[in-house]
Amino acid sequence: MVRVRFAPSPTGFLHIGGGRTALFNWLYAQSKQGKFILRIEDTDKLRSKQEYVDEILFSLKWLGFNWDEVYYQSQRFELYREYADKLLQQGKAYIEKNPEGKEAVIFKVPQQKIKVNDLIRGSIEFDSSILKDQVLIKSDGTATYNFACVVDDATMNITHIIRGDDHISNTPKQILLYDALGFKLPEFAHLPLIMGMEGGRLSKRTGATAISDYRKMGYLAGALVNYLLLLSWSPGDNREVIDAKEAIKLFDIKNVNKTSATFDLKKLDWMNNQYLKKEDPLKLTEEIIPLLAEKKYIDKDNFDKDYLVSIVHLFQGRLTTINDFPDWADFFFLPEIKMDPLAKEKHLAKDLSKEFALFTEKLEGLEKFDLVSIEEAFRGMVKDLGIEAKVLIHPVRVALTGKTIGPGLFEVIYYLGPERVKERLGLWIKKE
RNA sequence: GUCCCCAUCGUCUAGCCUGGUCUAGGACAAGAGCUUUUCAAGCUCUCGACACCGGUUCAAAUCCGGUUGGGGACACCA
Repeated sequence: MVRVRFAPSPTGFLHIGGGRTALFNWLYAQSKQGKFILRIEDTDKLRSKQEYVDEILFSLKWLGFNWDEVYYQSQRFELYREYADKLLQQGKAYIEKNPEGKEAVIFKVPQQKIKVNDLIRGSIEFDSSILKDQVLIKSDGTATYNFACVVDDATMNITHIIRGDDHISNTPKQILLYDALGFKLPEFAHLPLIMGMEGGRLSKRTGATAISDYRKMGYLAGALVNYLLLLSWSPGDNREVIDAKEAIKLFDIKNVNKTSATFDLKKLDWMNNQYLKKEDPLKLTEEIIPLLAEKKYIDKDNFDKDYLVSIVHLFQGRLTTINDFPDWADFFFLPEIKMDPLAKEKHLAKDLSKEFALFTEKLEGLEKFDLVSIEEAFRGMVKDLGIEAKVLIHPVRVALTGKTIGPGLFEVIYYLGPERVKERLGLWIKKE
């Protein structure tokens, strides 16, 4: 039975890199019908915070990575102490007193060559002579990272350790501890790191680093996961858009790249748009409702949901993030539209009173106010006027929406409804 | 400084293991154009890479060595 774990330390928000590590662990567990275990590494009492634990759990769920078991290292101190005592008794560790007289347990590093067979990188060799003796239990009584990690991974029966590249140099230290404690060695797989656009690790200077930041920016969890998946893995057949469910079937840890990847927001944007296009309008609407409520564009306890779903559907294919929606679709919610001055200058500088009045008249004369009738009325009118459709389409769009871009004009007219259309066109009709 | 990892278009990658099918394929970005309804949507096209040197071989992006470059790790942090 495959058992993998994701072991974040709650000293900050869940990072993009952490999210990616969680993804590959989760994927591996799913593909092998194994267990995905979550372990909160909160041995650093000073830096660990409950709010970070909460945020990490929330983000993990948001990404869709559900865990089978969860452990907290802070509740396992006695276990680490027990194993440290064992090493002490066997003479594999010794006690050292610090200046204040407090005792720490130190591991005596044996001299030997250490060979790791990494599932992604192949064989890696180390010589333990480069290693200093390792602290196991700090003088405050808590376990160090490498020690707690080994004791936990072994006692939790973790079979595969999938983690970031930055842990490669911890691996020989840990292997020595596995040997000393008589534990069976797990398999190791080290994922390449994600880099920022300017080289070096992804950092706040390069852009947002927390998973929750991307949620707040309006990215869909599925799109983020898909994007992260493409960083160092490929489903083959020139495929790019692939959801987690399907990736489970195709995933093989051996096909994970060795090269570090640069995080490219532009491609994430594109990916998000791909997901937005195919997302169920109702589900999308549920995500958008809070954004509109926040801007007071709707009263979240009293609004026409079916109508909103239609509006969302109108826009979803052109959005980059869901956060774009309130700004792009504001004219459907505001009693008075926000006019883009450049749009006004370009399309409404000329007096179109006659044309707007005529179109208003045509619309009022319609038997049925539906898409087909609206378009027919408009097309018929421009034909009678002997002008090109686009000469009038753009000014009407600007008058109705305040923008030069948006969904098709006839859809806009249809969903705006006859009253609002008449009112907004009326503003541009000069009285004699 | 020491140790370790990595190296295909600007970016993500396919190909590399099992050398010839690669004048290196796809995607994002960028640029150009089309779409007699806009574009941040769609379609078409263009630009653009095997880091370098040497070796092995009839043949190297693919195998080997080195150089250079990038990254990571060297805490009583995790």
